[in-house]
Amino acid sequence: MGGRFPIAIHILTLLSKAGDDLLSSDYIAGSININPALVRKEISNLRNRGLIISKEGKSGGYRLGKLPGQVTLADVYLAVKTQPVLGAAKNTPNPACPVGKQINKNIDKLYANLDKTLLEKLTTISIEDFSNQFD
Amino acid sequence: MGGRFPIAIHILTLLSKAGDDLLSSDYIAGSININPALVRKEISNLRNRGLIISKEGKSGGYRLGKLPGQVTLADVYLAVKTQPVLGAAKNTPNPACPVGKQINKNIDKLYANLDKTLLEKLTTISIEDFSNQFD
DNA sequence: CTTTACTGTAATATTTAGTATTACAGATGG
DNA sequence: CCATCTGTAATACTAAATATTACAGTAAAG
Repeated sequence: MGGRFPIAIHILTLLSKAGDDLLSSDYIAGSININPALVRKEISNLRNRGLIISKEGKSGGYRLGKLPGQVTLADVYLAVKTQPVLGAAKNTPNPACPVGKQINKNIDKLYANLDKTLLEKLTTISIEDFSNQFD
Repeated sequence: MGGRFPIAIHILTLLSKAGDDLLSSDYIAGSININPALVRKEISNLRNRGLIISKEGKSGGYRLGKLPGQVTLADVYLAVKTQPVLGAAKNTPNPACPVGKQINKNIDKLYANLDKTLLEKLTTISIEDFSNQFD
């Protein structure tokens, strides 16, 4: 899954604490300690989901697109997810084998099931909840 | 997470269906369509967990180490897990920032929480359950 | 007791995905 | 019109996953 989920959480936590103030990608990158362009790229993705609002030009920057209590970790998960949580095999199972022939379908079913469980949990936690853990 | 979880499930499903018969790494690799050495490597790991028993020498091979109903997907998950399901960031957050300073601890707490949720679910599904889905 | 068919494991190469960097056009406020 | 910011693409770099090869060790079978 890479590190995009924790990065996204970090970004949103900073914005949550900043309230209506706009934060720059440079500032955010300084807290996370990664490249500003990467911050902007991830924010571009989160913005497409309505989680962040951006303002261009001088004195531009970023703020949350919703109230911190209205942004759930499920939103974040869905925004950054590219692969199934338990991993995608890159093999092509043997279709001549009864197990090989059906395993992908059954793995998919399992993964949908697990995703549902995970999302139910993630929906109960907001960015506000998460950022309240900080001093 | 890579593809180790689905590969492990595939292996265990084949063994579950084979009952007391021993399957060779070549046969298993043929169903999954990956290299036999990789199969042996993953099985080596699963064997350390008691999920598989192996027999060396001519007419050697593999069979389940427990009844199919006694091997849960939680066992498999714990056997193959190397990274947190929602990903580990590889940055070092800025300790001079209040958020950066505490985020790793809070992410860890969150992950422990999510892992618990996931494991509870995975514990309810056995390899027998999974392999019964096949014709 | 030698041949054959397996496992166990390490060393190495290859591929792929993730991350980092650079660059620059576009927007906006001063 | 200059300074400071975002948006985005192109490219390079790094690290992790996977594949391949090789071979020693083990056990069955003749």
